Amino acid sequence: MESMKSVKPQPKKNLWKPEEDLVLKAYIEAHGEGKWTTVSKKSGLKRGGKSCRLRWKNYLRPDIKRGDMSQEEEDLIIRLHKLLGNRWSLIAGRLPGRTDNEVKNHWNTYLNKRGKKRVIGSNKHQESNKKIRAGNISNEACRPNSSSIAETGIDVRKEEKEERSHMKKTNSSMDETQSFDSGLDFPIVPGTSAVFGFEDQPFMTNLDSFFFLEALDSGWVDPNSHLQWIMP
DNA sequence: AAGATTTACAACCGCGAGCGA
DNA sequence: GTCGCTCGCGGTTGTAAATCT
Repeated sequence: MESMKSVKPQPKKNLWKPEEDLVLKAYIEAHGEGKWTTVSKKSGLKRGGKSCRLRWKNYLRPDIKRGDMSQEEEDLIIRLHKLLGNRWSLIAGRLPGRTDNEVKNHWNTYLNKRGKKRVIGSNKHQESNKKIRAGNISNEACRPNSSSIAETGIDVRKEEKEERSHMKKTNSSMDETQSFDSGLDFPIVPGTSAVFGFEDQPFMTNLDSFFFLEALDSGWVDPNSHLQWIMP
């Protein structure tokens, strides 16, 4: 037991180095995507296929759009999350250049907290934090947790910890989705011509997500107007 | 100045689906 | 039918950096 105290634990995360990125990128550009176990073996990288795939998909792909989420993108994420729940790959599929991991992180970092605070439509926190990280400003407004506790009396971080432990116990992500009020300030209801109805729960718990996305693609649903159904 | 706290994000893990042998 | 392999997804955790005390 005492030896555990004296030995500094090795970092569990193995961050990708720029050289590794170059190797992976070069290999995939030469041989194409897929066969990730082969990539990890033949590229010479001491990484598993899974790790290579993740790195390429979330970071190295040329069509990745990095940087701040636009207001439109945030709104779309909020709406799609309300409809689809935590199906990040489906949500990311509607956001060109964004990955499921990025959408998921963004939700957990900004939108989920905002939802809890019932403040929708403000991007100030995100912008301020980016500036702070860039070393541009110093502002207490960029510390949402401190301010949120002061304003609302709710410790969001504490809530999140409790929520995490609850999630582990129940092992049900969709439960969270159903109980979580995203804080939308508009009702997501079908238009008058719609043939669907639903209770106060994620839309897609009762419908196939792909059907919805097909509808989105075909223009039956307008994602920019409170998700009204526009039946042909 | 130093340690504690907070934040965003990259990366890992476990599970399940798909597919060919 | 089932076994093994690969891949993709969602949840979770670790790390770096900024800020606070």
